[in-house]
Amino acid sequence: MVLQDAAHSAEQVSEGPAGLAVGPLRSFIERIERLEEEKKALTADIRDIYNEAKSQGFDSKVMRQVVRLRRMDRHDMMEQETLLDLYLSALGIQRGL
Amino acid sequence: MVLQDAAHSAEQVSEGPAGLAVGPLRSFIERIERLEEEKKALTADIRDIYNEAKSQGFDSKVMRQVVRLRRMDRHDMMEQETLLDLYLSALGIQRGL
Amino acid sequence: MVLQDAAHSAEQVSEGPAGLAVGPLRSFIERIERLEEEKKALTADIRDIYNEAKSQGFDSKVMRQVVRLRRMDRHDMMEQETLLDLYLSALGIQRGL
Amino acid sequence: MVLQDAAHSAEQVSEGPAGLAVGPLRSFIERIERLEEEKKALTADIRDIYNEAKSQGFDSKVMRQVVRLRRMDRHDMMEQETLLDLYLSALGIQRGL
DNA sequence: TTGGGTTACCACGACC
DNA sequence: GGTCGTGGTAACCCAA
Repeated sequence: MVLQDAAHSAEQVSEGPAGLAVGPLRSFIERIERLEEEKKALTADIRDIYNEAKSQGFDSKVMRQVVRLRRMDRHDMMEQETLLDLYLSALGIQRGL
Repeated sequence: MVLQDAAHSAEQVSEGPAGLAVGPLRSFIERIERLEEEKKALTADIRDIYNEAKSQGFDSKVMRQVVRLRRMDRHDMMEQETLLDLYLSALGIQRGL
Repeated sequence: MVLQDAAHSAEQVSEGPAGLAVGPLRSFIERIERLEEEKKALTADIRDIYNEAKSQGFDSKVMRQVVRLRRMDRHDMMEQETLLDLYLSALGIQRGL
Repeated sequence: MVLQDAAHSAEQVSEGPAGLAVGPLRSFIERIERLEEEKKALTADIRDIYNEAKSQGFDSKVMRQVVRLRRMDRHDMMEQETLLDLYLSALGIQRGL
C-alpha cells in the first residue's frame, strides 16, 4: 500500500510539517470528495436514463446528439448567432434542412 | 435562434412523424437535461471550494493532485510509481528533491 | 534541478537498472517528443491563421464555431442523420433557420 | 446531410450576403482544416509509436508519464512535488515506494 | 458482456 | 479580458 492515512479520526495536531494548517486542508479535501461523489452519482443516473430509453427502443446515441445540439444552441443563441449564420451562408453552407 | 421548440406545453400529439413515441422521448430528454443541470451546479460548488481554499493560501493545483491520488487505487499507484522510477532512471533521469 | 540527464550522448550501457532495454526506450521517447514538437508547430500555424484572418476583419471566434460545426456535421453525416432529424422533429424542434 | 456546401468549386460570387469577402474566408477555413488534419495524423503517428513500444514490452502509460515529466519545467516540477508531499503528509498520508 | 484503450469534451490555469 | 495549452473525465469501440 502506498497511501496510508496515519491520522484517522483523532486530529490532535493543528499544524503539519511546515506550519501547514491541517484542519482546513482536510476539510476542503473532504468537502470536494463528497461533491465529486454526488457528481458521479448523477452521471450514473443519466446513464441509467439512456439505458432505460434504449430498452424502450430509442437510440441513445442519437439522443445524446439531441441533448448536445440543444445545449450548443443555447450557447449559440447567447452569442453571435447572426454572425455565424452570415459566415456559413457566405461559405455557401446551408445550416439545417 | 436556430432551434425552436414548436410544441411548448401542450402535448396534443402522441406520435411523431414516423410513429415515434413523442411523450417518452421528451420525458427522457428533459430528465437528462435536468440532471445535467445538477451536475453543472456541483461542478460550480467544487470550483468554489477550490477558490475558497486558494484564498486561504492553499495551492489548488496541488490539492487537485491530492484528490486524484486519494482516488487512485493504492496498489495501482505503487506499481505505477515503481515503474515510472525505473523508466526514469533507465533514461538517466533523476527524479526527486 | 529535479530531472537530470546523466547519460547525455554516450550510450555505453545497453541495459538499465532492472534489465530494461535503455536504447529502445530512449529512441521511442525521442521519436514521440519529436512528433509532439511538430504538433505544437501546427497549433501555432493554426493560431497564426486565425490572427491573420482577424487582422482582415474576420471574427476568429465565429470562425472557430464554423470549423467546429463543419467537423461535427461530418461526423453526423456518417451516422444516423435521418434518425436525428426524426427525433428533433418529434420533439417539435426545428433545426436550421 | 445537414450542412451542405452550395458553392462547390465554382466561385462566381466575390461577396456574400452582407458584403462579406467570401474568398478569403473560405481560404482561411480550408487552410485551418488542412492543418488540423495534419495534427490528427501526427496524433495517430504518436499512438503508433506507443503501440510499437508496448509490443516490445514497455508500459505505454508510464511512458506517457515520462514524456510529461520531461516536458515539465524542472523547477516547477520540484516545487509541485515538494508541495504535494507536504500536503499529503499534512493529511497523514504517506506516499512512497 | 465486460474491460481496456482511444477519443472528444470540458473546465481550469497561465499567459499575453 | 480573452485566448491558448493542459489535465481530467466520461463515452465509445474493440477484443477477449
